[in-house]
Formats: sequence, C-alpha cells, structure tokens
Amino acid sequence: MEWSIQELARAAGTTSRTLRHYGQLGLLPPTRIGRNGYRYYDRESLLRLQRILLLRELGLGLPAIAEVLDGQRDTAVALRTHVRLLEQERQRLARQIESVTTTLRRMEGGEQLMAEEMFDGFDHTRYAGEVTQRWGRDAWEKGDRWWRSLSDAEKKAFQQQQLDIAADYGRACLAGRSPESDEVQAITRRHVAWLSSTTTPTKGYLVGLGEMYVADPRFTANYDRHGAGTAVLVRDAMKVYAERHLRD
Amino acid sequence: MEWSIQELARAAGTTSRTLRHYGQLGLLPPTRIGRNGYRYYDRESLLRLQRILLLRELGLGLPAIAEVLDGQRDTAVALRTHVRLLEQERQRLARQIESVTTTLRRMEGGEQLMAEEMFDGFDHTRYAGEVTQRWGRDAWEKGDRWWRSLSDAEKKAFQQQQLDIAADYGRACLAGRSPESDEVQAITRRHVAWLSSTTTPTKGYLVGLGEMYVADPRFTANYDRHGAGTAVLVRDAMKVYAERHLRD
DNA sequence: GGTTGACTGTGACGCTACGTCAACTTTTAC
DNA sequence: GTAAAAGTTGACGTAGCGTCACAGTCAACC
Repeated sequence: MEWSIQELARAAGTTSRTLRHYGQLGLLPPTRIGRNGYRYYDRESLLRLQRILLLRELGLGLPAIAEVLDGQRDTAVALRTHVRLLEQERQRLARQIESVTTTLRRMEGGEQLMAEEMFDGFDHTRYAGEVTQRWGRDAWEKGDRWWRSLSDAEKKAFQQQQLDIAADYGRACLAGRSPESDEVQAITRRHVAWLSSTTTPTKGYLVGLGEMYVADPRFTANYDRHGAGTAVLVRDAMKVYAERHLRD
Repeated sequence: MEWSIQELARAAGTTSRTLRHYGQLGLLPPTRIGRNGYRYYDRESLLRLQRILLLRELGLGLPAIAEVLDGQRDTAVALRTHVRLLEQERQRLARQIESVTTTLRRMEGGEQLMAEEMFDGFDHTRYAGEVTQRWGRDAWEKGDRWWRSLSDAEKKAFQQQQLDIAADYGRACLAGRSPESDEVQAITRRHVAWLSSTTTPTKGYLVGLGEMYVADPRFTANYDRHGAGTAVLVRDAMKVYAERHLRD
C-alpha cells in the first residue's frame, strides 16, 4: 500500500507543502521516489508523520522532534525541557500584557501626571548639569517640548516603563544576579534607553547617577522597595554598562 | 546639533544596525545624508526614536508603530487592539502548557492506560469496517504495532490530544460558532489528523462516525460533557470537512 | 490523438526584527 | 603616513511553512 504526497497529506490532515518540507529536513523522507520524481509514502510513513504532528501540537520544534523520533532523546525529557521554555515565554507575555493594560487603565482614569512620579524620583529633563553643557541654554525648552509632544498614552507608558525597569532590577536582585551578568546588563540597556528620552547619558552622567541612587534616599527608596539592595545593584550595573559602552 | 548613527544608537540604548533597519522601513529616516553616504540625525530623530523604542517595548510591531507615529492611529486605540492579540497568544500558550504538563503528570503517575479512555469512546484500531477493506487482514496487527511503538509519553499525549480537541469543540459550541466557520473547521482538521493515527479517515468513514457521535450515547456523552449540543456540532463539522477535503 | 484538469516537481520569495559577517571606503588619531 | 575606528551597502540566517511561478506527468473525455 502506497500513497502519493497529496493522499498522505489529506489522511493526516496536513498539506503536501509540509510533507515536502519535512522531506527536505530529513524528518520524513519518502519511502520511494518514482522515475517521474514523484514521492511515495507507505504506512510506516503515516505512523511517523502522526508522531511528528502530535509532538508539533505540543509546541516542540522540528529539530527536537527529529531527535525524539530517532531515539536520541527521551520524549518525556524533551517535553520537560520544552515546558520550561513555554513557562518563560508565558511569563514574558504576562508581564507585557500587564504593562500595556496598566498603561491603558491609568490613561483612561484620566489620572494626573505628576512629574515626580513619572521618573525614577528625579526629573532628568530639568537636570542642568550635563544637559545644558551639551544642548545649550534651550535644552530646557526642548525638554518641555518633548514632553508635550507625547500623547497621554505615551506619557503613561513612559512612566510605566520606569516602573517595569525598577521591578526587573528588583527581581534580578532577588535572584542574586551580579551586576556584570547578561541578565542585569540587558535591564541596564533598557534603563539607559529610557534615560535617553530626557537626557544624553554619557559615561560620567551614568556613573554619577548611579552614585546618587545609593546616596539619595529618594532614589534608594524608589528601587529598594522592590527588595533591599536593589539600588546598589543598579549603581554597580550602571557603572559596568557605562565603562563597557559609553564615553565622555 | 547632529549625531552619527553610532552616537544616536548609543544615546538611545540600541544598535546602529537597528537604526539602518528603521531607516530602510522609512520609520526613522536620517535627517541628512553626507556626501560620503553617512547618515546624520538630529534631536527630532532622537525623540522619534524614543517613541519607537517605547512602543516596541510594549510589544507593538513596527508597522503599527509607524501608523501611530504618523498620526494615522491613536496610541490608545492601537494599544487596545494590541492587548487583545497578546491575550489570545497568552491563552494559546496556557493551553499548550496545560496540555504538556497534564501529559507529563499522568505519565509520572504511572496511570494505567485504558483503551476506552484513550479514544473518544471508541477504539478505532479495532473498527473492522473501512480499516480491513483498505488494509487487509493484517490491519489489526499493524494497529497494535503502532500502538506499542509509542512511548508512554506519546500515548499520554495522544490521549490528551483527544481531550483537548473535545474541549475546543465545546468552547466553540458555547461561543455559538457554526460548523462551517474557519474556527470550527480548524478544530476538525486537528480531529481528522488525530483520527488518522489509527485509521484512514475517508469521506464515508468521517460522515458515518459523525452520525454515530450523535446516535450512540457513549460518544454523545464524551462530547456533550463540554456543553450540550457539542456532539451535534462535531457531527456537522465533520460532514462539512469531509465534503470539502475527502473522497471515497 | 488532442485537450482539459488535477497533481507533481523544483526553486524562490515572504514573514519579524534585526544579528552577524563580508568587502570596501572614509574619518579620526597618533 | 598608517592603523584603528566607524561608516557604507549587500546578503544570509532565523521557524515553519504559505504561496506563487514555471514546467512536466497522468488519467479521463471527446
């Protein structure tokens, strides 16, 4: 008993393109190829295809499926590894959803924007130091223009972003990550991106700001509410980031 | 005041490659291009880039961001649309995780496999009708061989798959979907794929099976426990699917 | 025997948002 | 003057196929 590619596809509820794809990957080679080049499959192929589709429904990648089918990996082990990835993805999604809905909810509530709350405890647009040196005397005015150019939703999002970053630092601190770790540095990259909305983060600015996070109780409180020691982690992470990526 | 691509990228916490990409999409064109071909950006560019990165962090796609920045769409509207997509994705993920973990848990529990439970109330490998006509007398034996070829995890997954399919039918029924709807037909495609593990679903087989789902109380109970009327929906959906895709 | 229609084959592009070379030119620094 | 740093365009890779385009094969009907 032998089927053409279309027949097998229909029997298994998939498409011929998919079967060609699997053939190309070596995941499901045809059992026979006719002189005309046609692919033919037998019952064994159908069984193998079933296992492939079953595992694919669980979200496994095709290379992982290939290993399972070839007996190189145990199905249960592969699934356990896989479910961890799914969990991570779910958490990432959940945080993103929370971030967006919070932004929206605040926006719809028509909540007033308070400058102090918008930032990490400090209005960087008004920080005269580096800013005025770099931008001249109209820097302040432009900072205001920038701020007014944002829609309400974006203002809220901007605020939310800072809260998210602080929360992520807090989680990393709890998890015992070092300031040099990729994980923490990734947060710092977002942190710098966020900062750069309002000022130009140079090496000196970043290091100095980090010091202030620890020295000034307003900043410290802002970060340490996510867990004691977070502000210190932030400071160290900023120093590492500045030395790796920034100049001036 | 003007920056090179690298300077802008560092200021905003992103990469020059990203800026070139945005330039290519027309999302963030350079304000000036030197005779040497170098891209130069100004303060407006930075502000625009900030808005882009902010929305990107919320998970919006670049085309959607472009519409928001160009004022074609309201930020809040875009975010609300977006959050619905995120929710859907989260539900999909949650179901998949549940499916995998349930499979694993049952496997670890060493639960006995009962043939009746494995299927939708009917052991298709033993259905003598179409099967023997098509496969001859050793069909039965091959069905058994197929079954034994599966690992424990896969047996459980197979079982779980049927439960998931029935549950999805139930949800679709509750939501009032018609048998012809894309949503229901997509479930039926999975249903047929599942069936084809054990038998060869021809047009006649599928239609007949659908009738049995409604006529035989064991089947009906199996589907209607997800909501009254589900079995009927399944029957109609199978008929539609069979006439659209199958022959014999 | 010719035409039609259903299938088949092999490429190859598209999708997301860039990362990562490669090959080559310009600017900057010593 | 030369080498390092930064700039350019171009192209591939990513996951898993969907979707043409172009061409050959096969069974059926007139």
